[in-house]
Amino acid sequence: MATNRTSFSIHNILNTGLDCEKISGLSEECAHERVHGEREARDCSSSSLPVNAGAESAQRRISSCALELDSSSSEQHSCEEESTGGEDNSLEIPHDHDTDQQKSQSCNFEDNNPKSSKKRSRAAFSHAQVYELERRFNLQRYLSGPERADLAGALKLTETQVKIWFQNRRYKTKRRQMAAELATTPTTTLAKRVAVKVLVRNDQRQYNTEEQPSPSVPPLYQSFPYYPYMLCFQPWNSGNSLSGGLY
DNA sequence: GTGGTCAAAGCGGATT
DNA sequence: AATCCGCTTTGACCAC
Repeated sequence: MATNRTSFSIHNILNTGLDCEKISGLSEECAHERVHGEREARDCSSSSLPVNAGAESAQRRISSCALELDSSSSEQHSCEEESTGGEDNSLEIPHDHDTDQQKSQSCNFEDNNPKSSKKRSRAAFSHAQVYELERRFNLQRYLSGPERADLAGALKLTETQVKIWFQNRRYKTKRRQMAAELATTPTTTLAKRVAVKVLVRNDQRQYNTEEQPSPSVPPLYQSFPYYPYMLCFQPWNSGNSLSGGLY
């Protein structure tokens, strides 16, 4: 495992770098997150709405529009497992009274009887948390144990949450890349039609005797440059840092 | 109502 | 045996 750690200050990011556009190197998913943020900002800006009417869902996600530092909606989900403590966290996450409802909402299924009430929580990470996760993901796609612990502590998340997030994120990237490659791949290479000359029809020879029936049947590899199941495989091109595993 | 997205759980395989 | 991973499925949420 890689032990070199990239030093970064979450303060810097959270205070100055919340705008995805200002940071180069972030993936398109960051833009996606930005869309989310814009949408939520839009929802929040339209404060004419009563807090309860429809804004409940917006609150459930992240209610801090002015500064997306409020990760209180997600730190509570650490109730499921070990707490990283995080006394040295540079990320100050105030305990918001709004999240008490979310706490009970997301954690009640595990407190009492995990089997009877099989309700799963749907933790919505704050923009700050997602931003930092995304930023870290762009730096390295795999985290070592200490790195994960550091990041989890800094973001007030559990190590499991960070681990799962990275797993999902890796697979999400892979899916999108495969979809993009599939979209750019000409359909002719996927299912190629080969014009075959009819040699015999109704027991009638369809070619002249001097015209040799072409023995040069296109080889299988030629008509099918790729096995169909090869589409399932990654190209493993090193152009991007996809295969930057730290195994 | 439907489809998409996301976090989390579950499963099997690989590695140590 | 423990841990992590990729991948799939599940459940909650949201937009249309």
